[in-house]
Amino acid sequence: MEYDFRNIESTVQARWKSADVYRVTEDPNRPKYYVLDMFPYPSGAGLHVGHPLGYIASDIFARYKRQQGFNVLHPMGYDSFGLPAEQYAIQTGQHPAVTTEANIARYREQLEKLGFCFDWSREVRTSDPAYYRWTQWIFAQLFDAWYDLEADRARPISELVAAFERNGNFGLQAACNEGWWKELQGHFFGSDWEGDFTATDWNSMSPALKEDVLMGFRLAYLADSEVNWCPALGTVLANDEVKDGLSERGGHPVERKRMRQWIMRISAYADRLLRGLEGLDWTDSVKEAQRNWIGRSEGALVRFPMAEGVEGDAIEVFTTRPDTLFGVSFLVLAPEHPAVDALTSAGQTHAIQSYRERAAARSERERQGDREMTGVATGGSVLHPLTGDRVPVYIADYVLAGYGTGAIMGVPAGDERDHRFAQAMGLPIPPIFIGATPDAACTDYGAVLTASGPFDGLTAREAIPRALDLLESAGVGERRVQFRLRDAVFSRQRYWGEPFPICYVDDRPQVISDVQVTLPPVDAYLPTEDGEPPLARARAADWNIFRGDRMEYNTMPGWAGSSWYFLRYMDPHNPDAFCDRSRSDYWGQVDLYIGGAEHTTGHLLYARFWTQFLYDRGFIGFQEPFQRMINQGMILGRSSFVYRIPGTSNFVTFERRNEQPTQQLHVDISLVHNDILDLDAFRAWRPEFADAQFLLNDAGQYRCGHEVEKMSKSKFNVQTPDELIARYGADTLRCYEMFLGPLTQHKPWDTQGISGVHNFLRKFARLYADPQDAAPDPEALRTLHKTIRKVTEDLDRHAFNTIISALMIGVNELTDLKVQSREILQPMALLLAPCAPHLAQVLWEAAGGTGWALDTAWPEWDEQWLTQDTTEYPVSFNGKVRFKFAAPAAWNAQEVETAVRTDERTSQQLQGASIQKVIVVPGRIINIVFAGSK
RNA sequence: GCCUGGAUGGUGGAAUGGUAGACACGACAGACUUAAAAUCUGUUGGCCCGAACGGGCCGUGCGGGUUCAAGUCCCGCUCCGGGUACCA
Repeated sequence: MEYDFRNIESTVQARWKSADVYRVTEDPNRPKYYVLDMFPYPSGAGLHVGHPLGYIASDIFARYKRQQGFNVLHPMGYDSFGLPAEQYAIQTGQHPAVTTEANIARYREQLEKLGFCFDWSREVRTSDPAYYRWTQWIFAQLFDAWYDLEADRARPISELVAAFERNGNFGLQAACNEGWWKELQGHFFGSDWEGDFTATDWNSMSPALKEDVLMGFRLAYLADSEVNWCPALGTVLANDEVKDGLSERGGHPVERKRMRQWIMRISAYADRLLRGLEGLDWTDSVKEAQRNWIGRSEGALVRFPMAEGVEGDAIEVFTTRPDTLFGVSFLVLAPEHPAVDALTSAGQTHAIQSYRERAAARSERERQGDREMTGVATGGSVLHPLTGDRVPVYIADYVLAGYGTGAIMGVPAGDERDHRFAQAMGLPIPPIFIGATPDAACTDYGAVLTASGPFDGLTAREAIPRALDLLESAGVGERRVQFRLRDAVFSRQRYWGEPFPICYVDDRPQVISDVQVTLPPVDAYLPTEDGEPPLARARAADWNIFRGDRMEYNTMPGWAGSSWYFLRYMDPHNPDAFCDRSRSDYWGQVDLYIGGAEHTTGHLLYARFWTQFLYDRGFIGFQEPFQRMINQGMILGRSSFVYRIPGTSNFVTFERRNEQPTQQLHVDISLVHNDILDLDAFRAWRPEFADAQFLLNDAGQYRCGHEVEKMSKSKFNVQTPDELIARYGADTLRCYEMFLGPLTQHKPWDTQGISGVHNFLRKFARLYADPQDAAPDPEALRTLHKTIRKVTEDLDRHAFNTIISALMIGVNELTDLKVQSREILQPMALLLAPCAPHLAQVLWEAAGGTGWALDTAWPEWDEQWLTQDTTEYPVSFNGKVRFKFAAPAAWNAQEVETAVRTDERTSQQLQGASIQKVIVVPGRIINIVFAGSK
């Protein structure tokens, strides 16, 4: 049977399509399995060979599970809101929806050619109004919810209102904004107000004030906050969209700015997001990255009262080392700390003022790498809560306003940074550890304390719980768990994103729930002259709905739509709900999630947050979206180089490039085969090379140099799947991408090996030249069952690369045995089906199989052909150790003898030892079990 | 700094503590060809003995250890990749 892959693949694909074989429906009688890929952003460049890597692996696994009898959900869609389409729109005026549509069409075409078993009837697009309607709905649910810390779950805001009406806020534990009560204080209550209100207070509030109070509790809330503002992009960015003070996309500078924004109270879920990680089958590194991002630390809140003569409340600091309290020699506040003004003495006003200005002007980037300690004394002091000593207060930018209380206690003997600060400022370093040098901080928890009052003679570990007790009984502090995770800014000043279902009346937001708010047409996609988002350009008449004084002009960030898409696949066309509960109960969690590791913090954290919220509100029945996750590695490009003699059109072959000065130039990899340059194609490539001359190697060829780099257009090393499919077929590409190496590993793309995989498929096909109804011989059966076992085991442990090797060995052995028996050929075709589905279908039929290979049960191996003998054997020693044993029936041998050479010492031990059991396969001792050993 | 993952032939990579280098690429040799391509066969970690059949020694980044047996387990390093940070 010839391997005419073009014909095979187009025919088989057409048959699958007309039979609609990939459509899946909920079937309570069959076990489900959910295999999900991280859906792509459809960029204008189309797919390169790196994109399908994860899709191929998930497709192979989905097909395997299907053959095992599972009802497999394996969908695909597009994360189709995003910046590139909008940037393109700004440049060309082309509506992003049009560009996006064209890009999706191209992606779809490329994906279909690869023969994936996606159920395209379930495709979702985040930019489709029928989809983002439900993104808006989830936002509205978050707006309409608060977090009950006692019950540890989200509840509807109406229940909070009911509680206020009954008891005011007495005894209520709810997640709310930092300093929220302070704001209310100025708003409504007297300045001596303690933070509680009664039912009577609540009931006497105006509706507007009630709204303002509730805003502080909502899970999606409006607040002024310091945001990362990127002037070049005209938008705010989340913390994880900023790298080194530059925007992740585009690399533009980012500055701090205070703006009124929609914010998600993800911090309320910090502890649950942390605990939920324990049960997940993710790699330790991804879990650890999430843990670091959430950043839980246990410690104490300690209050330092103002020294006499200074107005204001005590300064609160957060510390993880309350045991070092007696080593405090100063306090440091973030430059933005609200108490700075009160503490600043007349003489320091100017210095403080200029330091604050400098700190505000310095971008994050400038602070980076700058390890030098700077700071200014406020001139004011606070009192040590235990000793009553005066403690001077400084400001410094190594203390961050956004973490803890924005203030720290300085313990130079016990903290690296405090030590450096004390040295830079010439502050005392009270020794509080026995035997510690004053030249460095001692951060060892096992160090013994001294000069620390009641903690003398204790190690840090022992003293911390006592310190906490002491603080609490003295009423100057309490235990506190602090998280690094901040609430997530949810507004973007962009056009191409989900519009909020929100309008404003008297500057207060109102949810629009009776009609869907869709994106209105605008005449330009830029922000307006006065810095309003592009949506402010929409004329009132253009909105499908215009309510209140104005609409919300911001749109949602990219992660909104991707935080719940895996749920929509379960019920993609439901007009009445984001996903019917019966559907999500059937499909449940994603069993296997495959995607890049670059989303470890952002996407995964947000998706887990929304899933837990939807669970709290009873809309779904599970708390974690992705049970098992595999992160595929990046495929790097292999760039080719030519070597030009500078200033000439002469090019030197790789071997002789060092004979004279040469200049290395990227050359398009399509002009190079196995490192040999196609000279005519090179001359035709660019006009400037038309009359190129070449200095060749001894073989008369021009050899190019190469290097492994990220794939990029400018390096001419992008390999699209299309040309490889045209040349070798989709099955070859699928197998080759798996064969390249472990899925999770970064690896260079190198087409040199692809012919080996292609030959393997041809050899596979040739086996099916003349299938017979003959009884197979034992050797063939051994090969078959060995292959079944290896392929099955590799699939079960997601070792996609060695599957192909196992099949190659199987095919080579069967070819040598000239196997024609259908009894062997049929199951072999089924083993090939997940990896090379088109060819497998044709071979399955050639061997007399009926129906779809992809729906035929996965073969099982029979141990009788593989058994290893593990009974006891006589042992004799005559220079070598010889073992005789009876061969298993399947080997067609009566008795097998094997000899083992050993070193002197081992031989002696073997001679004298009493051997209980020897495990042997032909020619090989697997295990010798001595009597009495374990 | 911290957290992670890794280091095996010319190359990509195999190897539940049990013949290290499977499988593949590349290279070399041979067969078939007028020739090339394609295909097929053989050799291919290093060193050494042997005319040959064959045989020996050394080898998984480095140094120790556990074990009859270590690429694999333990301790201590070196180098490379990824993530992350004045987080109190």
